[in-house]
Amino acid sequence: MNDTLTNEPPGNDTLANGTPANGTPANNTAGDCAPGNDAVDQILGQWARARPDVDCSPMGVAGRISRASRLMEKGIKEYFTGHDLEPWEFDVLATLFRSSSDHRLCMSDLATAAMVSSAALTNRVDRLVARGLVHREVSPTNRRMVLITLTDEGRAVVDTLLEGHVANEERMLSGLTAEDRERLSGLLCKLLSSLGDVGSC
Amino acid sequence: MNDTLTNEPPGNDTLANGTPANGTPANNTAGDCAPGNDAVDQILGQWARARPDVDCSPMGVAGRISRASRLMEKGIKEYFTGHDLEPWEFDVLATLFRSSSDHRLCMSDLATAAMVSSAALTNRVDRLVARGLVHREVSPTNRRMVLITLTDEGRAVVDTLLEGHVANEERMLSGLTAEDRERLSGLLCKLLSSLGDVGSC
DNA sequence: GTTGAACAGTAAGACATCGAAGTATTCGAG
DNA sequence: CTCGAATACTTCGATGTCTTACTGTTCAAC
Repeated sequence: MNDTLTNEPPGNDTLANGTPANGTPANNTAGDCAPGNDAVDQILGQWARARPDVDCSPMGVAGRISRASRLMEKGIKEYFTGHDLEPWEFDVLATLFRSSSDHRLCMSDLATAAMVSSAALTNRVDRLVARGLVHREVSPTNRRMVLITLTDEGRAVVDTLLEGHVANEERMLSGLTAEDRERLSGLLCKLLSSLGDVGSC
Repeated sequence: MNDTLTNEPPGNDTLANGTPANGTPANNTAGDCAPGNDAVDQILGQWARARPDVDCSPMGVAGRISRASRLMEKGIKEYFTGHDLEPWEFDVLATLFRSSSDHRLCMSDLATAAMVSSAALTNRVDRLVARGLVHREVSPTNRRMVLITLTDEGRAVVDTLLEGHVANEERMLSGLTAEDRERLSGLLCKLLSSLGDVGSC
């Protein structure tokens, strides 16, 4: 897992990083974060001492992305848990909410959106149906397909929690200025594109 | 989990995001990624249509961080799996390698570094011992403590795979210029600091 | 009709984690 | 010297999730 650069939440393991001094990974475009200020720099420092011959700077970037992701997810989880909802529940509900005007999608599309297997999605939908948040029905036009629809209650949950969720993310990002966020999004978009995530770019 | 903005690897769930047009989240400091080029922008677009009254721009940042993290982890996992090693194995081995000159740490410190419970670490060390990569021994000075040491083979594994691992990360980051990486690291460092990850800053 | 692909659900299995309880050891107070 | 608290690790039991493989339907093409 995280080669000590990253958090290690349940499930996956991780990134191994560490990076020597060159590359000045901690340089801050925004301005107020000098090298040596976060856990990643400590790890990079250890690598620099243990293997001065290897430039581990890529570990700095990878490690910070991983750590930031885990911390954000932790905060997001806390918000939803505080409202009796699991992150994955909101995820499915929100996907239905925004995907189409009638808040309806078939199992396949939902599985793709959530990036899980159909078996895993069946399990999730089972639980959402049990909670009365979504409705499951066979498609009238193609009986092989099952359409999942947001119930009034499910729609209400999204309506109720959406703003709070966004506000929570906003709070977690409050350490960055609006300009910082744009730059960060832009850089990540560039990285995602080069990694083959979706579109052209 | 990932409110469709994120990947969803085993284990955790996720981030719910989506964001309207304002905030121009896709603006790219680096320059060549316009809005609408990645999966996140698609989701933000859906939110903008479904709930034009809510500024979901924070979802853009959170979603990209999450997605980038998962894609990087996927690539890292592939590298290690290709060398008959699980990411968590390299993580523990590398932690021992760089943490001290004698490549030795106690269970508690290892658990802290890996960010898992002591029970989980016991399980991991058991398997590493079985593979002959680490050695477990009771501390001569405090018999309550168990010291984990890298065996010659374990040290060789780190030595052998470190450069390839860094090169693999380097490859995944190749879409970013050196300057982009520094900016990205700086911004993430600033974010991590504001989220309370470790140090002052 | 027959055949093969598509779709969803079920079953079985593999994992990883966590928390609580248990064991051993050490340290300090009286 | 003894007893109790604290520390360190391991074991155990409960969860929770995911994946793959298989099954049964349904549909579409020939």
